Amino acid sequence: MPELPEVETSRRGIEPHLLNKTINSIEIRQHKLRWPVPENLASLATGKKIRDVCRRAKYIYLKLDNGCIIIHLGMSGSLRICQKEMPAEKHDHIDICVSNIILRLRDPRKFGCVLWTAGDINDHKLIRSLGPEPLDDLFTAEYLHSQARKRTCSIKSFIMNSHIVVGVGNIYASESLFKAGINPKRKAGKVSLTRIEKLVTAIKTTLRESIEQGGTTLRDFTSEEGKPGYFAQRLLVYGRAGEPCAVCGTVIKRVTQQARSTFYCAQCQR
DNA sequence: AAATTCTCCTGAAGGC
DNA sequence: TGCCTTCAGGAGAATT
Repeated sequence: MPELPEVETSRRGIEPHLLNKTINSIEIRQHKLRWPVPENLASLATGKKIRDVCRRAKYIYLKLDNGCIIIHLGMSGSLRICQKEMPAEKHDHIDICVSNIILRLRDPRKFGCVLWTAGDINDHKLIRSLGPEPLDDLFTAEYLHSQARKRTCSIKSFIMNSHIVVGVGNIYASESLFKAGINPKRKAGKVSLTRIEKLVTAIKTTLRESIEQGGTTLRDFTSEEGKPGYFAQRLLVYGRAGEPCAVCGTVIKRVTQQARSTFYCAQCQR
């Protein structure tokens, strides 16, 4: 399940293969993703040079002279760099062919998307209302604390809200709250500035560490070369219900919040 | 406005 | 062995 570190790992992996290359063709085998893949995507992008390979939140976009191809990996999406003769397998929905290689999107669950925007990426409907990047200097404890004021939702769903801050998915939310010693069920507005400071630091360090490890592979994530990420072995609470807490030995709990699993240590997290 | 629920989809895992 | 059920989950849309 790609979260920000996995998306960034993918972006870094594909970038050197694509930068300043011309798109020769695009093959769409499956239009039915989260939103329909634009019918005219190939005609818009063919012959255009890829000027940049960027990420905003969990979106990757290829910047061309006349617009951007926006890609989201959803739950089960992955990007691979393939040789031209490599046949497409099941769930390989889209090929973007560039010089002698193919950027291939595979997405068994079809929660991802491939879209086009002719305008400024930051004006796009899906991008414009997003909160700050977690690794950006704009994401500070003061910012998060001011946003949390009067909020009654849980601190976990608060940090997973992409209008507040992007890129904190289910895994890293649990991990960051553990590191910060905050109970996931606590109301967002009831967390002190001091503890919000710990949380912001925890979010940044957790995401940075995971990017260094090439992301977390739980089920189907692999890099553009098909390699798994190694952060999973560093997870402290996620997926560890029933196991002892690494810090205090108390059995780690699993609860459901907003129909998502949350893992935490009731002793360490208050 | 804020918070919660619904929805898309398929593979994996567990039960019998 | 194999069929059936349940679950996971990003995030926008719909609903309360």
